[in-house]
Amino acid sequence: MLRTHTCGELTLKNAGTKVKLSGWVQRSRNLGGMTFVDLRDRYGLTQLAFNMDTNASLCEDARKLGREFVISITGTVTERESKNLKMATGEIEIIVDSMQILNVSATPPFTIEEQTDGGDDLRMKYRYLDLRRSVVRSNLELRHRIAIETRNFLDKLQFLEVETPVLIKSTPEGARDFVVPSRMNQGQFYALPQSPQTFKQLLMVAGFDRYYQIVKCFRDEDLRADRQPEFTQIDCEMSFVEREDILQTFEGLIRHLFWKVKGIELAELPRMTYADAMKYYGCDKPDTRFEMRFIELNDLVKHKGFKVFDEAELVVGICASGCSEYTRKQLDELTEFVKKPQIGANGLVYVKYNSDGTLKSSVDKFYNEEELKKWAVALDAKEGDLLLILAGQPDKTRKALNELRLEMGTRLGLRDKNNYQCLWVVDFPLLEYGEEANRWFAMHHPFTSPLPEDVPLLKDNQGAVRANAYDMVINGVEVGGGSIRIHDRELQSEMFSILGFSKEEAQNQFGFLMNAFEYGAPPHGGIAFGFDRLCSLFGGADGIRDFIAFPKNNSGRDVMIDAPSSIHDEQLKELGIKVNL
RNA sequence: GGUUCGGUAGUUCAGCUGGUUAGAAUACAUGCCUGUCACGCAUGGGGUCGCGGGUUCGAGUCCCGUCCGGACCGCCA
Repeated sequence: MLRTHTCGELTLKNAGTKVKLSGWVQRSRNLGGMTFVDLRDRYGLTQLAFNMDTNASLCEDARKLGREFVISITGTVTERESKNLKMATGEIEIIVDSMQILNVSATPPFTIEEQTDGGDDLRMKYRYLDLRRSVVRSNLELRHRIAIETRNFLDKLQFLEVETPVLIKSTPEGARDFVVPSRMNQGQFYALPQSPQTFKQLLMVAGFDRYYQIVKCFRDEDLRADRQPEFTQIDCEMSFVEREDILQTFEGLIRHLFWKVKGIELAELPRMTYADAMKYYGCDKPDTRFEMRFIELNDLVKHKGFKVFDEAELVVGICASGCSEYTRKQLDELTEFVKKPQIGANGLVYVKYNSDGTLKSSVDKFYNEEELKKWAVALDAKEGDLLLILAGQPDKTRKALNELRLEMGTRLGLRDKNNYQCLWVVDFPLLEYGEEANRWFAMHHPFTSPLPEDVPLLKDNQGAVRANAYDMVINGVEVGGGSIRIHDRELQSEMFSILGFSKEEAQNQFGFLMNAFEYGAPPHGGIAFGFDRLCSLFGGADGIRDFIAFPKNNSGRDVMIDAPSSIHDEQLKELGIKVNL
């Protein structure tokens, strides 16, 4: 037996007990006459004490231990002479009477502590060492907790976890597929699923009624801090439901998770239409931890000789509370911010509503105080506030003001990681027009049902058709999305035809699904949650990488195993593939 | 595909307008130290300044290219 206890569990209650512990040497402190070693395992740290007076040769051995040596010791749990209340086990130490070195370790390239000195690149290269750090480990423990609670909740509601295939068929819509060559079918390729969408719908046709799966999905697109090429979804589907049933069920899931994992009792989730989200926040996933809503000022600003506003299709502003004291430098910074190419505004108009009641703006040449006051009233500004106004083409301007709003939220400390504001965004457009391809694209995916009352518009006003779709948004992060699906063969083929598929193409790509719909498909709908994002949100982090045991870097590489890599000519030959580089 | 920031000791970084032998902290090694817990003190080793080219009497520093990494835009049904 290599241990009787873990390094996290011994306390004063165990004083006097003979124990055997095993773990890694976190750090040792050699004081001359005595040496202390912090022994670490997954469960915690325990201090080992060695004394020259009582056992000189053992103490000599302890002095030679290096960081990350794996050792096993026996000894007696003893109350410490000087306690460390910062540690869970800080009231005791082990007076060691024997020690065995189970394995030595090279000096690690970075410190294995909560605040490591290692950069991201190095941590990823030695991820197995990085994972020894308690912060990263606790992220994965959190992930485990969320997965367990998800399964508990869904299991109670009769959801069945069913595995769907990973080697499937490439489809032209949506994200790029990762592709796997088939040796047995030369010249042909599998695709890895972007989501189990069609399979879960087929499970509904098969009468499974309630399905879920915590499942890896794959998209061959460029990455971000919160986007990995392989990622995990909580994928769900239900039969004989309307939108309300889905929203209730999965609002229940998210409340269950917040309660069980974070101890937070969530209020009922508000709902916002896509149209309102765009109008008031310029974004389909608004961060509702703070207000700072958009107010359109078109009616108040026109025809005073300010060309920028006169020529703009949209003039829209926000009110930053308590910012009227912003200096020239700070205002210039904000102007620079909105003019960055990623944001793309041409300029920024500000109005300071000073605490003495006067108004000072960057457009005083064109507007007098009385007029500025009207803007302030429209924006619901008080004395001491700052109005920030952008103008231009509506979509671009809203997008830019959204970025500015988030930036101001951050500057004003309104985006507290421990404040969770969740909502449903509903009534997304079903279709969006692709200018280059000159055709309609499904905003969500081609199986999304239109709102029943909008079905007639499919004929001649496609852009106005709203989808029976919904996203769950938490703190400005889209954590999940889904829809009621089309279960009617006629409607489904009408959708394909609007999306520019010929009958043959539709049959070729999705024939299996359309055929299945011939055999009694129940009304159904579902949702998928981005599991990694949910974990990082619960963990209060920005990126998802530290909630994935072995993530990929920005360019899709695993720097630890050095993948992707080239393969041998023989492998290529077997696959019937030639590399053209 | 684009924008932007970075690459200097094992690690995290500093290094000004181009100018003597490239520094700090930490890690590592050695010695001292009996209550430390980021122990302390002393000493020491450790560098092809990512790579290639250019400008210059002289380049870590300026210019061009390239590779690598981070953030973002496009993209992500």
